[in-house]
Amino acid sequence: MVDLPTSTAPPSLARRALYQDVAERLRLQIFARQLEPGSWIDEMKLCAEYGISRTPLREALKVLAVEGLVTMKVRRGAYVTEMSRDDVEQVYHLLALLESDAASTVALRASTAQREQLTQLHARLESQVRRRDEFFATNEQFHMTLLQMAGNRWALQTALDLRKVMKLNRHHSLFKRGRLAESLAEHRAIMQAIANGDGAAAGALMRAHFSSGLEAAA
Amino acid sequence: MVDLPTSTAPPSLARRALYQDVAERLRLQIFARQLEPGSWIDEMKLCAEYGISRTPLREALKVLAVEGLVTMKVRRGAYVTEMSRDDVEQVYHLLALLESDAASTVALRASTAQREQLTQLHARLESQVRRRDEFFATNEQFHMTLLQMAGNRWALQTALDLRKVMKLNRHHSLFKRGRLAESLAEHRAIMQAIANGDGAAAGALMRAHFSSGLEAAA
DNA sequence: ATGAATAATTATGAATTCAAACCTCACGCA
DNA sequence: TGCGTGAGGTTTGAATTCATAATTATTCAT
Repeated sequence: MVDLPTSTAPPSLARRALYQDVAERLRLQIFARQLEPGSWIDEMKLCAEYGISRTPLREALKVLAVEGLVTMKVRRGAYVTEMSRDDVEQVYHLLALLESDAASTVALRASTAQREQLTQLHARLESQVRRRDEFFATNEQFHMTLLQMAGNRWALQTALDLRKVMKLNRHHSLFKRGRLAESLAEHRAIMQAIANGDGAAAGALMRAHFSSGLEAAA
Repeated sequence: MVDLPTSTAPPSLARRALYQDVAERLRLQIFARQLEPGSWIDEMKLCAEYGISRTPLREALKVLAVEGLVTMKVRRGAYVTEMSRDDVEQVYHLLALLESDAASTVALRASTAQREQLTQLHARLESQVRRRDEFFATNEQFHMTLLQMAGNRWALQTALDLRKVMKLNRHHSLFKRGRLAESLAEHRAIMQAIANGDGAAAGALMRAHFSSGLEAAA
């Protein structure tokens, strides 16, 4: 499934550093729960699995530690971070703050092309009510596109990092029965506010969207 | 209760990892402009200067890269990040968002002990109008204490990181003539709103505080 | 003399080696 | 039996070594 860098690896094509590839691979394993929250990370085992030495792996672990996905203990190693109920609430709150602000900005300042792009994304979301995984992906894309359109690259990066740690949380709200349709309805309202150019409403609706998301994740 | 086994004196106190010390040292050198924004970082020179090998230095650089203080180019090395005017505005905006939210929360929910602590910090600030460096430090402490009291550790960490990159910016608003007294007046108003338990006012005043700070930094 | 091509040097990326802390577990003693 | 102790193996932290891309210096042709 994942192509191993043994046979067909033109070295010059690798414009990303190895430690970044390793970091991404670790993230995927963490999100897939192949590395479980709370469990210690076995460096040598992963090195063997990835076919690399410890140096790039350890560099990648330090990157993930800054992102909050793993926690490092001196002379003990790294373990996958566990999100407490409090953590989930706090991250939700932060994301709500960032994204409601972004929604306001977009409602007030987006170009017609951008509004069109959002409309298309939303339409795709509407069509995916019955496919949870696709809905999940498009939903994330919608939220990130909104942030991107708001034009604050630091806010975007922060939100990306926060969404990463959110994926540590097993009980995602969209898994709850009926939550998907509910979420869609909230999105519809947000889209309406954006279409109306109503920044305050868009922000408020986005905050509400996160509130009910958090409630569903309880 | 736990004065136990190893009879010899405990050689290892809660030691931090070397790469973290190196990261902190690098940050200080960057803030002090001994490492200038835009300039490439000479690994071997720093290794000699710090008396360490390249391994922990490179790990530290990767940490700083995630924080945004340095930028890494594959096969080229790392250079100190340069903040554009846009970056400064965006980071200010984000900090305003985080801290105004924190101010609201504190105004609504702080304990008497916490309010007392803030009052004391503010009093110290008032007494330091004539000492820019001390004012600077206490000001930062005030803002971070507020964030801490709001009780969202993810928001706190985010704000800490953002304040780090803000220090890359040479033109700090508090350096402007008269800005210091102005800032103090704004703080006074914020303190009043917190004392009144007026969350909305505290938030609005904190936003205004950042707005005028950004304007002064123009 | 200028500029392209190539050789030499230097710096980075990654693997390997070395040192030391930590954990396990068997042993000894009250 | 229970707990403190210490030896040995394991794992982490950091230095060193090795490979290669990038840069600088040099040569040669026009």
